[in-house]
Amino acid sequence: EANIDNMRRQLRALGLGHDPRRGVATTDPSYYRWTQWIFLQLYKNGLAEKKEAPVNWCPSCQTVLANEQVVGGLCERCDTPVEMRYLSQWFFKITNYAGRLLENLKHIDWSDTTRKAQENWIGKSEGAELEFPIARPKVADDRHAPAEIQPEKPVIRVFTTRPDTVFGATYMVLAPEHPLVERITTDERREAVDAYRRQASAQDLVSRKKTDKTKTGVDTGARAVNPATGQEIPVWIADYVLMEYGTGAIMAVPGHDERDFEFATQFGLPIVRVVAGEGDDASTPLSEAYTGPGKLVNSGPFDGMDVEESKRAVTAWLAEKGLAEARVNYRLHDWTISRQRYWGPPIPILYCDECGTVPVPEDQLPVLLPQIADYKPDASGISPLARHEEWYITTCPTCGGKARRETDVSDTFLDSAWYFLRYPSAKRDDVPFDPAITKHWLPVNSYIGGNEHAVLHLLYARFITMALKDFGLIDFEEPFTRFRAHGLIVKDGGKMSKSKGNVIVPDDYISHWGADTFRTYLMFLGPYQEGGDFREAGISGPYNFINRLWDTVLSAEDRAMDAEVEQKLHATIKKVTEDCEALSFNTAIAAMMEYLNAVRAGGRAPERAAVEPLVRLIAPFAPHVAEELWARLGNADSIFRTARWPEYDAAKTVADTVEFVVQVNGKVRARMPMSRGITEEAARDAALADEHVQRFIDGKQVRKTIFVPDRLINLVVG
RNA sequence: GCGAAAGUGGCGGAAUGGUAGACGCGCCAGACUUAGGAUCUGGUGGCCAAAAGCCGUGGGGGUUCGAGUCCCCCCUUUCGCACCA
Repeated sequence: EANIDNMRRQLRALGLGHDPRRGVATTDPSYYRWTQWIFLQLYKNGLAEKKEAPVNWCPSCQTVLANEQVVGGLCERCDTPVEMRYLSQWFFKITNYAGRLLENLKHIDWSDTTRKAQENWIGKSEGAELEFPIARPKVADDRHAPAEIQPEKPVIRVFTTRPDTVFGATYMVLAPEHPLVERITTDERREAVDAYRRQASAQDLVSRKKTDKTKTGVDTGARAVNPATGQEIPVWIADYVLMEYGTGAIMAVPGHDERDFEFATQFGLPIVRVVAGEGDDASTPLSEAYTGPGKLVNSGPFDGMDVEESKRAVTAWLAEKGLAEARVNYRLHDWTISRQRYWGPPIPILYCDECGTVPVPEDQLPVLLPQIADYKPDASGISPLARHEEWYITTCPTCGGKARRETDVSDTFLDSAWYFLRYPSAKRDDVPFDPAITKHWLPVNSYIGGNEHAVLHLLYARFITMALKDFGLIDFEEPFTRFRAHGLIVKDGGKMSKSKGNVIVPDDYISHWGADTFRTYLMFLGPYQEGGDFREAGISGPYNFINRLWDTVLSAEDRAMDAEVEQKLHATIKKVTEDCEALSFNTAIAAMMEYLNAVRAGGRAPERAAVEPLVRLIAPFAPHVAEELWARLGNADSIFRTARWPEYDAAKTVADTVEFVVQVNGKVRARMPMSRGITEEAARDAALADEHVQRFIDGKQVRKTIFVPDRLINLVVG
């Protein structure tokens, strides 16, 4: 709360226009009560489920992390290498929405970089799921056994984007964690397999996912049947196959996949060519994997067929035998929301011996976070709340018996995934968001944020919004109609960070230069969407500008405006208006500086009518100075309350006289003032009359004339 | 490897295919001054003593009357994703 107060003080000192009555704090029960309510809506609609799964574990933060919170194998918060653990966690089924999250990206007005980042993250691949029956060792296949004891079908399912190359699948690889490994490993291979699996599980994700290391793996002794060729092929395990993508198993086609080629070469596994590129035939040897276009070879009935065409054909052929299915696979994973930490909304779920998993009834929310002294997490994988029986033992709302509370809390990103719905309704304590208010204010029509949230907050917020729409709770499915990523301000050549000591503390700059200078400088230092370099030296520009503005406005006189100034005023209003709409704040400020210079030119006291609109234009950038000047100009009410944004007259934005450019063969040879609207003929005559221009025409014939009205004439000679 | 963005003076950066370098910082000169890290005025891409002129937007080609801008190839930087089958 002390930090929140400090930030609010800073935002206020900067003069940002927030409504303090509508603030929300996600840590406050009056807010997280509704975060828990959101969880329950997802639970009721089958989008929240608890399951055992490999999850990312940060040994330093001592909690589980969502995939989106692991950056390059490191914890997003503390940069510790993340480990894989098998834990029972609550997941939100964001993957159900993968297709829609991807599809909608085409229609929303978002920064391209952000859109692309989400597109890549969702990672759609089209291909097929194929079945490779296990030939050896024999694994029980009793389809009539009760479901709970029926063993998995004795097949290995793989996902591939290249079903066309199935004839070249000479071996298979399972992820070391694949559940089938236990059952298919032969006795003589068990020791080696177990050793490899132990080694793989001990490895952190950074070293595990290094792509430059040499491939490792071991044979399980099992043999599967290639559904296309009918041949028996060996089944290996190797850590280059990841459990979390596809089915955790691959058919290896060393002839046409670089990784498989490397692996096969290393372990002496057979390599078969099944695609022939330009100039190759079925027997052309492969010195590396061939991944280009071509025709199928060594592929039975499909020989000679084009690669692209055969993807569908081979899938269809195998599908007829019940061994394949066309499939779209996404890289996106379900969102792990369980966190083994103290701070966070307790997940509103109870476990009852009689009734099983029971959601906390909505009228019993919030499930309050208890005050405890030992709130720090530990390596156990269990939340600090799990140490407090007095808190987690409770009564089942269904049967009245004894029940345990879920002791994990939810991810902070869930808090922020719906806050925009809460803002306008913040004063309502009986509903999470009022339908009428929501209809009036949402969706957010302009959202500006950091690109670092592209696959975190921005993705989660879209998912939650889509889900709430499907539950009939809101009537839109995209939360932010327009999104623009602001750039990053770097200082001393690097991103600001506390450890580097290059953090910009607004308080220091506000006390030294004033909030208006600080704000104006931040908007002026570079294109808003690209960020820029924060340089101490650059601040004096906006500082001088605001000082000059002050002096100029206060020295203004009541008299008729000079025609040239008036034209410049209208042009400036137009430019500032348009630039602000396009978030081109740096050029908007430059235009105002230019205008101020024009107003001051000649050393005469400026016209009041020339400076009053400028005060209004600068107000979004320098609100304090603008407000004060507005009052000193004799206006009784706040500039932000009653003063309208200045309007311009398009006809007055242009000058009567234009500086006309004369080119000869595309090179500028003269500049001459001409009246606006001059005809091509008149311009041509004036240009030809110019002595300097004549020198370059040099007696040659003018073959062609290019005329751009009010700008330029180009005489082509030769 | 895939995807995206970007390469322009000493610096930050401007330029609907039509005057490259707006605006600002810095620098130079001058004015006012006891003083100047204040303020004001003027200048400031390179070559050239200067004018005229020529050159100039990462490199190389191309399209065009005309290219920083469009097309092709290449180089560099930054960011995101990455053994994704």
